[in-house]
Amino acid sequence: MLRNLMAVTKALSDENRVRIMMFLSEDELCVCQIIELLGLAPSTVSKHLSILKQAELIDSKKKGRWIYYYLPDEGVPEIVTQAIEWLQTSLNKDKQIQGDRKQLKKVQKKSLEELCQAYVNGNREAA
Amino acid sequence: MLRNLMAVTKALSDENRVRIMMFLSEDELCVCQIIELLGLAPSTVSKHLSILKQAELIDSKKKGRWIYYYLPDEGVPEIVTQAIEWLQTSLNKDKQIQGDRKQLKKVQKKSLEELCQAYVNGNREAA
DNA sequence: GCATGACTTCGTTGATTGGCGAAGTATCAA
DNA sequence: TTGATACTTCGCCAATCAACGAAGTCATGC
Repeated sequence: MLRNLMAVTKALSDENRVRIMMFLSEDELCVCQIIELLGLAPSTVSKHLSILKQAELIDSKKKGRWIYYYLPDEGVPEIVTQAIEWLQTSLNKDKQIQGDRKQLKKVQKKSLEELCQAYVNGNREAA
Repeated sequence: MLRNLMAVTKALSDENRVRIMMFLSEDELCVCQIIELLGLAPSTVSKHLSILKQAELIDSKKKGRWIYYYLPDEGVPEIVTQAIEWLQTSLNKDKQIQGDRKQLKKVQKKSLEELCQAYVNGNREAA
């Protein structure tokens, strides 16, 4: 139990991972959307997601060529559900999180094909 | 708010600091007692305590030559009280924490003078 | 099959962090 | 006042960690 709790607190001790949790509180998202939202390298985001998943704070499912991450719905230890509720109630009115939500809405308007190729092309064009 | 929350999650991302929180859930303690309980150097314990206090997870008061640390009783942000409740309900039945509580009872039977000189002499004799 | 694209894994690097001892501060006792 | 004690601060070291790019895996579409 202490092991599980430490996995949760360590997972939540990084700001980008907390932001991911709040993004997923709004809706399930595929990795390329999260990459766009955080503005980090794909490998970095993937690492963050694996740490959150290890702590059972998020779950994932494969749909075609995309992998969707989402908050666990049930069958998850109480430690985890309480931690998620704590996050949500604590950060609901936070300025940065509200800004993140606005950006999320913009990102969700783009199609996935447009979005995912965008970050690749974007990097190339920027170089 | 995100700042406060990150301070809390970072503070709780270390196992020794979580153990301190659970010790203080039992009773207020002075630093030398916590040093004895964790088996760490005084400077290390002091650092842990300052990190927890920075996050408002604990408070302190001076009594004579000893400084007592304790869980905050009131006037503390909801983020903090919820985090403490989460810790306590999650770890109440944890094996390691239960062992810690047994050790705490032993330590509490010693007088402070005996205890605090003990760790200094202990270190010297061990060398 | 064979690209292409989405994501993960691996290896490296710079920054953060937990640990310690030594030195500093403050309180108590003689 | 002087020494001892409780705790903190400082400086250092080893270990951990976030970030990245490159290479690997896996599914889709031509």
